[in-house]
Amino acid sequence: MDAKEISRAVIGRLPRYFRYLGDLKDQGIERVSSQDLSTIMQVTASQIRQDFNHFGGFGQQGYGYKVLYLYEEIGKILGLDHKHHLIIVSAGNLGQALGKYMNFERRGFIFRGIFDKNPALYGKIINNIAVRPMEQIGAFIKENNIDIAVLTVPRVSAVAVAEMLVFEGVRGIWNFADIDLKMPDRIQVENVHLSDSLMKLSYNVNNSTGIDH
Amino acid sequence: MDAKEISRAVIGRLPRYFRYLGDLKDQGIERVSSQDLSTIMQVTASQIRQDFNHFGGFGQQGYGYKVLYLYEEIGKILGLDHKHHLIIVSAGNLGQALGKYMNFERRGFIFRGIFDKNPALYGKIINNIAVRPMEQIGAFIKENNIDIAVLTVPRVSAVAVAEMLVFEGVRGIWNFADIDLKMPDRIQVENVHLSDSLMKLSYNVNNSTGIDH
DNA sequence: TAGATTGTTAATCGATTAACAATC
DNA sequence: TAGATTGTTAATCGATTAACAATC
Repeated sequence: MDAKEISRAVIGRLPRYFRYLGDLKDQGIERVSSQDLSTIMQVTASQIRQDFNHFGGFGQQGYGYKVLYLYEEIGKILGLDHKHHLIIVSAGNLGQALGKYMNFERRGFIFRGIFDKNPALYGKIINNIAVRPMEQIGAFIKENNIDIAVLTVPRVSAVAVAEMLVFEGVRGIWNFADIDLKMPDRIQVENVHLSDSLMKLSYNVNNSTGIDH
Repeated sequence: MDAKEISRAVIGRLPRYFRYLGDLKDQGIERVSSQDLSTIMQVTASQIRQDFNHFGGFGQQGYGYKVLYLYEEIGKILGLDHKHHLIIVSAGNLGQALGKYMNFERRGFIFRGIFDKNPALYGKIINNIAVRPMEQIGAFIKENNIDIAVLTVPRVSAVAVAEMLVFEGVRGIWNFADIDLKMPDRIQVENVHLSDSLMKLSYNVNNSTGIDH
């Protein structure tokens, strides 16, 4: 509940903690100190302790943190213990690839449907799910309690499609369209912006000396 | 040259400026003030002026900024006026989708090759480029002056493949594998981490009240 | 010239790091 | 108990915002 005021910076680091703790868990390591984590994750031990303490004490003084417990608690904070029903909107190259590749089930997301307006794609099977016509999307969202939509439509239709999805009841949008969606506050939007990411790489490659330091 | 010490936060905002300026340009708008941009981009005018001034004065007092000029200058800062030769490493779902979908040419990236270790994929055409066997990659990088690799291999092979790519002469890695690559400083790595992004969305959907405010 | 808007300095805010007392 | 390491407060650092003089 009070998790509401946690800063964006802290939230942004949680998935990375979760990933490293998952690795430690898989290696059978039971216990970890902020100092150990600091070394493997290349962040300060201080930051690690501060971050965890936003959510209450997960550790024991003189001992450290229990890996499995910490892993599970961070998973809960991230909401991975809840099931999210998800659809992919537009079955183009990227939509299809995400459907096949993402392994949504692993993290509590249930891939329920994929939609496109191109009739040539209707019925095509993507990861056991047949592509459905766009017209069916409203009814589908309501009948199947869909809360998250993966938006892979082209930039020009992104705003209209996003608004339609929200109107039909979706609560979160994972947006791959290269545009900023302005949605009501109650709707969560997570932008991927692949082009922006590639431009940052371009900047860094162009401005690096090519020399290690 | 002195662009070297520009903070990560500023660089991270440049692609977004570039995108909005491109839109203004396409609308035929010639002139924009930091105040105008502030309104459409939802950031402070002060931040906009500070950001641009890291690179020297692009504006004119009393007038504002010339859209086309500013757009081109930011493009240059991002290195988009240089050509980058790029390969995609592993032609799985995501690799193929990126090859078809990304429109690399638009931003100065030249898609030169795509590689996989699966013989069933050899010769398959992705956006006019045939999939090549992984064994040819070293020679190909040198012969074709490849500087950027898009890494879409599975997590388990990511580190080994990345090291091989760097050994063969690649300078930048656009990394989609769900792992942190530790590369020499001279190598630029831009991580996408799709899972992390989806987990953040999960957090936000779970912690939102569902009420606008 | 007067008005507008930048470039830039100074003030504020927030996030990170350091330090250490609490305690397992 | 002594040693280790957290939880938490205080200090520092950096980034954002405000303010205004410079100037087109």
